[in-house]
Parts: sequence; C-alpha cells; structure tokens
Amino acid sequence: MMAKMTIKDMARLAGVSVSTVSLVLSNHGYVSAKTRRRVERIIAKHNYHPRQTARNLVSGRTGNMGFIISDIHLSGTEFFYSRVLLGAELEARKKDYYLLVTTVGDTFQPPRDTPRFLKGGDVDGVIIAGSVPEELVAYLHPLNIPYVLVDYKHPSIDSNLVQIENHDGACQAVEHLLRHGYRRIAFVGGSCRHASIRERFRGYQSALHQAGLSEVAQDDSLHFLVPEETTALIGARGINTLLDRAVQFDAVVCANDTTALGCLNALQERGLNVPGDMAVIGFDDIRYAAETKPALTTVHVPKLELGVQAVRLLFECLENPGGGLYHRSIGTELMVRESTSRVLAETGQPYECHGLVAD
Amino acid sequence: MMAKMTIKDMARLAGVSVSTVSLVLSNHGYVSAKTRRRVERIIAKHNYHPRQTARNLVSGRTGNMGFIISDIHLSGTEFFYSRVLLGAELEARKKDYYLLVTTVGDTFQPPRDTPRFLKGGDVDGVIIAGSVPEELVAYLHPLNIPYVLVDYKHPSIDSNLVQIENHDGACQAVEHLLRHGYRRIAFVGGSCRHASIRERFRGYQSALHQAGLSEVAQDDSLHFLVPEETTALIGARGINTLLDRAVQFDAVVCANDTTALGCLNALQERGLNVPGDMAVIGFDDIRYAAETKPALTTVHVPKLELGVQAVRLLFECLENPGGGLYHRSIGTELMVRESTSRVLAETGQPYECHGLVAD
DNA sequence: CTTTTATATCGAAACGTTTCGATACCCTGT
DNA sequence: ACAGGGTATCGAAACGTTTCGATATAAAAG
Repeated sequence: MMAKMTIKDMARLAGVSVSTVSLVLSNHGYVSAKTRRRVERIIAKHNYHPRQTARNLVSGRTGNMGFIISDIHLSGTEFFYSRVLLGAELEARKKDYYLLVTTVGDTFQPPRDTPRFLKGGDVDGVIIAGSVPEELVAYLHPLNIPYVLVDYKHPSIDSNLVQIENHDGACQAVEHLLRHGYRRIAFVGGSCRHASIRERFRGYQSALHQAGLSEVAQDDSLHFLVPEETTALIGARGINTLLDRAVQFDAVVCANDTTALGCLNALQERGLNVPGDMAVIGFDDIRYAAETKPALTTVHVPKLELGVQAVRLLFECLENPGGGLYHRSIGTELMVRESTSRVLAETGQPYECHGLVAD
Repeated sequence: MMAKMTIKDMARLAGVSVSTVSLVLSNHGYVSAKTRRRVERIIAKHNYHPRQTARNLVSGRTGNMGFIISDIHLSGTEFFYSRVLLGAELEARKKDYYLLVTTVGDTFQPPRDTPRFLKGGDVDGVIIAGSVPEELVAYLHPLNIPYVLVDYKHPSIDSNLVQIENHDGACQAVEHLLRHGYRRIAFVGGSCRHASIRERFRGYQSALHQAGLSEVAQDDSLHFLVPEETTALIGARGINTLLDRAVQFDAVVCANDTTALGCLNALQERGLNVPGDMAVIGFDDIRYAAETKPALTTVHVPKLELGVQAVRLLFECLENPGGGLYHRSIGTELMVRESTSRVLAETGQPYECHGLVAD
C-alpha cells in the first residue's frame, strides 16, 4: 500500500493550496465549480480521507462518546444492553461519532476505576447504560461533561435521562391479565433496588388498585422481591416460595423476562400447566422470550430505540451547552404470546400471537 | 470548571520548558530527580492529563483498535460475543487502547458498508469477532492494516486467527456420553456453513470413529444440520425431525447451547425425560445453561479469554510489523451438569455437578 | 588541565488539519 | 474611471503534543 496521503498531497496534485482543499471538504467558503470538481476528482482517485486526529486537534472536539455499562449488564443474562449499545452505535455513526465502550464493576473508586476517556478528555460526552455505582454518577456530574443516563437514575442527582415507561408497561401487563379473567395476580422480581424494577412493581400495584383489587395489590404474600440481581434462579425461587406459602394465585407478573423464564421452568417442574393453571407475563421482550414453550407474553421494550434516543439527547446537550436537563420517556408495547392465553389452554390454539419484533 | 490545562501551562507553572515536562511524562530521557518531583507535583495538583489527540497526531498511532462484529451476533440469542468484547476491552485497557466498536450486516458492499474507522485510518488494527461476510475480510486483507479473526476463518484468505478448539471440545462431549453408556448419539445444529459448527460436527464424528462406532458417525438419519442461524427453534425442529424419523437414539450433541435449549424444550413437550430418556449436551456454556431444568451439560468456551488473546495477538502484530501470521487456539472444558447424568435419572441426585464459572 | 562522557534542560520543528485575514480578480452601478 | 461588493484563492498561524538536535554543566578519564 502507498504511504498515507495528506491534504498537502491533494493540494499539490490538484494544483491548489491546502486551504482550498480544506474548503472543498468542508463546504464552508467559496470554491469555484471547476476547482471543486478537480479537487474532488483527485480526492476520489487517491481515496483520501482526512485524519480525524488532526481535525480533532484543531476543532477541540474529539468526535467520541463514552459508553459506560456495568460489566454485569454487558454479559450477564441480559442481551438487553447489548442492543442498547447497538442502537447507540447506529445513531452515533450517522454523525460520524465513535463510541468508546468501557465497563465498570459494582464498586467505583476514583481514580482507580475512573474510565480513562474521562481522565484524558477523550470524549465529548458520556452515555451510561443501566445501573452503575452511584459514586460514578456523583463523580461524573461535577465534571461539566454532558452525560445521559439510560434506564437508571441516581437517587439524588438530577441528570439527563432516557427512561422506559416501566409504570405504564406494568399496567398494560396487569390490565391484559384482568381482561382475560385473571384476578389473583402475583409479582416476582429481583433487583428491587433498581428503580426500574420498583417502578414496574408500582405499576402493577396501581393497575390493580384501579381495578378495585387493592387487596391483591396490598397482599405481600403475593409478592416476592429480593435485592439480588435478577436471574432465572430468582424467578424459580420466587414461584416456589409463593406456591409453598399456599396462597391462591392464577397469574404472575415478573420483573423481567429472565425471571419469567425461571418461573416457567419451576412451574413446569411442579407439574403446573402454563397458561392452563397459571399465566406468566414478563418484561423486556428479550429474544429468547419468543422461543420458550409456551412462548412468553411480555412487555416489549424497544432497546435499540433507547440507544438511539440516548445519543440524540447527548447531541442536543453538545449543541446546546448550558441548556437545562432533558428527560425522554420510551413507551412499551404488550406482546401477547402463549403464556397468558386461556384460549390456548382450552383449545390448544393460540387465539392471537405476537412473534419476534425487530427492536 | 477551569479551562483545559495544557502541557504549556504545566511547564510555565513548574518553571521548566515544555520538553522537560514531556520528558517527565514519557520517561524517555534525562530529568533530575528534583525537577521531576516538582513537575509531577504540579501535574498532580492541576490534574493534568495529556491530550490523546495531540499525542496521536505526532506519533502516527491512533491508540484505537477497531472491533467488528456482525449485528446478529451482538444482539442475537448469543451472549457469546458480548463477553468476547468485554475480554478485549479489559485487555486493551491495560495498554491504554480504546476499542472502536461497529457492526456489519450480513452483506458487505464497500464503500457503503466500510466501517468508517477504516476509511479514516482511525485505528491501528482490527479485531473481527464471529462470522462476518467474506467480502469484509477480502476488503480488509490487502489494506495492510493488521487484523485478527476470532472464531471465524475466511475460506481462502489466511489471517491472524484466534480459534476455539471446537474439534477437541466436541470429542470431549462425545467421550463423556460414551463413558456414561450412551451409544446412539445424534447431532443437531444450525449454521452448518460456519466453520466452527462444522468442526464441532467433525469432532463428534471422529470421537465416534475412535470408539468404533463409525456406523453412528456415518448415519445421516441421526444428523440434523441446516444452514440457518442457530436458534432455539432450530434445536426444537431438529429434535422433532429426528424423533419423527423414528430412529433410535439416546443422546444428542448440539452445535451450541441455544440449540440445546430448544432441544430441552421440545423433549419436555413430547413428554420425554432428560436425562432419563435422553441425554442432551450443548456447546459454549452460555450463562443460561446453568439455569435450565435440568441444568445443561456443555462444553465451556472461555469467552473473555478469546477477547484477551485477540487483543494480545493484535499487539504482537503491531509491535512486529511484517512478521508472519499468528494462530492461537483456545481450549475448552467439559462442564458436567444434569442433562447427561444417568445417575440423576435413577436416584434424583446428580453425582457431580459444575456450576457457573467466571469466564 | 584538557578532552570525553554522562546528565540535564531547552528551543524549534513536525504531525495534518482548520480558520482567519490578506490579496486579487471580476462585475455592477455611478 | 472608480468605488464597492461578491467571488475565489492562498499563506500563515494555531491546536497540544513528541522528538531531535543544540547547549550547558558536571563528573570522569587521559
């Protein structure tokens, strides 16, 4: 391969000055049509691309965004944040931004754990996806570098936020169950310290209240909430705990799909039929949800969209420095599949069924 | 926040020249202990960090690595490559490199789909994780930019490779089954166009040959292989197809865990007990494998390690340009859980059981 | 005591861009 | 014929580093 071409080479080859080439590239000043054509031909012919590093140096911008994610989330049971990342990358790409990805553990102690793009000033802004140590947000906040939180919220610091409509989603789930005649509806979930999960639980409760079933909403023997991270095991433990309590219930709303999968397994193991004996409904709509037997009814969260909106919001902050804080709420959609369909239980045929959706 | 500090500010404040500060930073030349101390104190006091962009400009290096992954892999059913990414990031971090992550679709048509870090020369090297369009490798190869393929191989182009010992892993799986008395062992898998899957199949066959069971290895009515991407649905379809053929078999080796999960579901649905009536064994050891009922016996692939080795290998290429091609093989380990344990079927107790492992 | 050699510091050039002001040209209107 | 303004092009400075001599001092060797 030939050595790297620079803007000087282009200028020389086109017989113009360096600044003229720059003008052609940037569309910022006057260039005659003829010159522009000539320069553009030379550029195309030699496949020249300006070096970002050099551009960045003079512009003061870096062209990078930091993307921080807890390592548990990136590679735990959840595909969730991988898709958020994907959406963010797609959107950032449109504006020629790169995503600098890094992970944090469950503790954060500066400067040891400080993402190095923050130290070096290598990013123009930061996106944080999912729950991270509070200290990280506390550290980031006074740094005067724009940042956006996705599906997470610091208990006391007000930030730019992209959130899921957890409350509304859980309401949809409960209302669906009520419409289909389920009345004694339980709730199973881990990570009750995560705000999203708590909101889901509150949505569940308020939908029940709304329907005049306050005694169900209030009956803690129908609720299984533990502080551990959500896993399938937690779901199984939850269902087993509830069943062992010998309380009556005919449906269970889960904090997320992973938990729901555990429920499904545990119910099967105890010889209970879903949805015949018990309806199960999840939250998130991870890909595997459409492939279980029975396929899981769940509240779909548009994960790519979360990433896209986070990037857009961050761009707004960049273009509008000193502007206030922005909040964005992303709606959910109920995906009705087999695990809540009484008709399926009676006739063997699902009366309606949602497949996989793109996002 | 105060304005950005530069090396000039440090020099001024410490009463030395810019070059001296640089020397302190880089440890490259002579600096007196006294001066060094003074400069370091100033640097620490003002929390100064040199700007990467400026460094990169003069050094010619970018300090970035491209990480390319097929969008199917990043967010499909597999957590697999998320963990490879995590491992790569951890290792890159050690040398102060950033990972520029991007995805490619299932077609690649330059320049439309060319990752922009390749156009702009914004990376020093590239890691490709998982299978990508052949055209991408064909495009990348003549670019004279070092690259490493992880768990993938171009059919005709020789590249730097980090591979899984698929053949050996599959042998381990089969040998385990044989040791436990299973004889009629089937194979179910999608993505038979992916080299890794083919190797797993060949490993399965050669272990059977080795054991004198060539008629099983050769019996195509015991093999389900389709070109589609592996999903749980493929696994279910595979098992059902084999069962409908009315051939005898008492165990099934799956191309990966996702497929195996589908098998588990389908078997349960048809009223067959695992491992009583049928053993099931997976490959990859995705996290969910330890949480199924019964827990899935599978061939563990150290995913973080794949990422780590890819980065290390790429660094070797960078430090040793013009050096030949490197190949690295990463071993696997059999994780014995419940889905292959006859003892479990007889006594209800697993006789040995592997839990979750860190990588 | 002079020449080397090792140590310490500095000034200036270079990296590849963008951008600002300067210059020069050609119109148009008076 | 000339002022004024739009158009086109260019040279040079600036961005924040590293690095390559150059210079200066001190210690070691002859």
